[in-house]
Amino acid sequence: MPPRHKTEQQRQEIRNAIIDAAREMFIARGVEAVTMREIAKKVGYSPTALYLHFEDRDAILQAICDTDFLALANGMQAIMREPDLIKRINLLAQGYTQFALSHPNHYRLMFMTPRVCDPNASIMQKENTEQDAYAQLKLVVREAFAAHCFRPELTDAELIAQTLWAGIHGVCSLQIALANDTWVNWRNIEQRLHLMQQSLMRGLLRHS
Amino acid sequence: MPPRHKTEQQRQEIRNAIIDAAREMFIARGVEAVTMREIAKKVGYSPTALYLHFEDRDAILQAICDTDFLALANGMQAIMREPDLIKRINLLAQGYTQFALSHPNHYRLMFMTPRVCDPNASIMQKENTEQDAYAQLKLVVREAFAAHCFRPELTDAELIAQTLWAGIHGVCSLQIALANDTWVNWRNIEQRLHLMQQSLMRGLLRHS
DNA sequence: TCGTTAACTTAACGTCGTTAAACTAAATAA
DNA sequence: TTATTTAGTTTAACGACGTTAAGTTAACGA
Repeated sequence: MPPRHKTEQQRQEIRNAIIDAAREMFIARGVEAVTMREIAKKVGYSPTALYLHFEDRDAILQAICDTDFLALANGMQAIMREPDLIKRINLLAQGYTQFALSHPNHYRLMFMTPRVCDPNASIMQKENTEQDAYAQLKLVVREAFAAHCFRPELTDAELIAQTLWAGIHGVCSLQIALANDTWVNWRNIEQRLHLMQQSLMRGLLRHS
Repeated sequence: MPPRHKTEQQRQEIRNAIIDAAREMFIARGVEAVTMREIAKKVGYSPTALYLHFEDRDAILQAICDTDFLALANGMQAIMREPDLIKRINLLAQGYTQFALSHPNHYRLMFMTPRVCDPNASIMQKENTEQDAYAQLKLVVREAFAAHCFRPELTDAELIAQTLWAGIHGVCSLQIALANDTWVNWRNIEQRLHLMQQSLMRGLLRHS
């Protein structure tokens, strides 16, 4: 195997190949299945070669996470064109749930696992609406707040956004973590999501 | 070291010693810190001796879980004496949150991690109100349902219970997973919990 | 042409969960 | 009492893991 000096682009391609290989294993078999040795085998390198492109295993997982935050935000962006504010919030909730349930392993890594959270490690841009689904939610909620949609005693739009997020996240994360649990006689996820949306909105909105 | 035949009670004591040692490490340093070798060192046995009392590492974690489900249910039981139904629901939510935030590692293992879920592996008794916090929530909600506290179009008490749980769980689990995340400008956990309770109840209850 | 350096591999360390085999002392059977 | 079974435990080992150190090879700059 002849080593060649690589251009920055070629290095980026290798990085992407590593991420893609890791993601594939990750989607199919979860975090623990993502091992340096198996990634290496998949991309045709020795395990140690991965360390030339990523600091350690966590950095690879972080990279997977990053691209999936983008994917989530991307999915939300189409919804943001909906003109009706309330409808838009509801659509966001449904889109978010759809992402969560169709990418449970990603969702776990993104929102159900305590972060190492070295903010500098991430390429993501906070408050950039195109890259941040939470920023999009905040945006709608602030608009609705400005339009006096919410009950008058509610004075903090960001608190409202966080509560909406927590409600939907609660439904999604319980589904991911405990859906197969015989302990609870779970109702349909659709019913649970719907009642959560309906109740929260009724509790938060000004008009019934 | 002289091996002696042990009574069933002595065996149980060893089991408990193992669980206690494991729990101690678990509370301080999380799941990954619970290694067979370190547990063994703590209880004064060789690592392999643990397999005489537990099938594998997961069984030890499961045992930790079980006793903590009991602890949670136990904490709820005092609250169940509150006569006012609505107040009781709110107190349950607060008690639950208090447990979650003061035992984050336990909470993660119990409610934020997909289960292996061999129902026979657990000693817990489903529907036994004294051992099952969810059964307690169901009980109050059913009572409130029978007393026509909820909006008339809501016809499924268990669905209501699951929605309430999901809402509170959403607040707790986001706090545990992402509180240190600089990404979100988090409001106080008290504010978030309060708005969640208030909104959900307003959205679910018949009168205002 | 000759070092330097980038790219990569092999070998190894120390960790982990877990299994197989050996050992030891008590309980039981003769 | 003595021989044998058996419960309790340990030592040794396997195969995996993430990661580091040291080596190898080929292209590049001088």
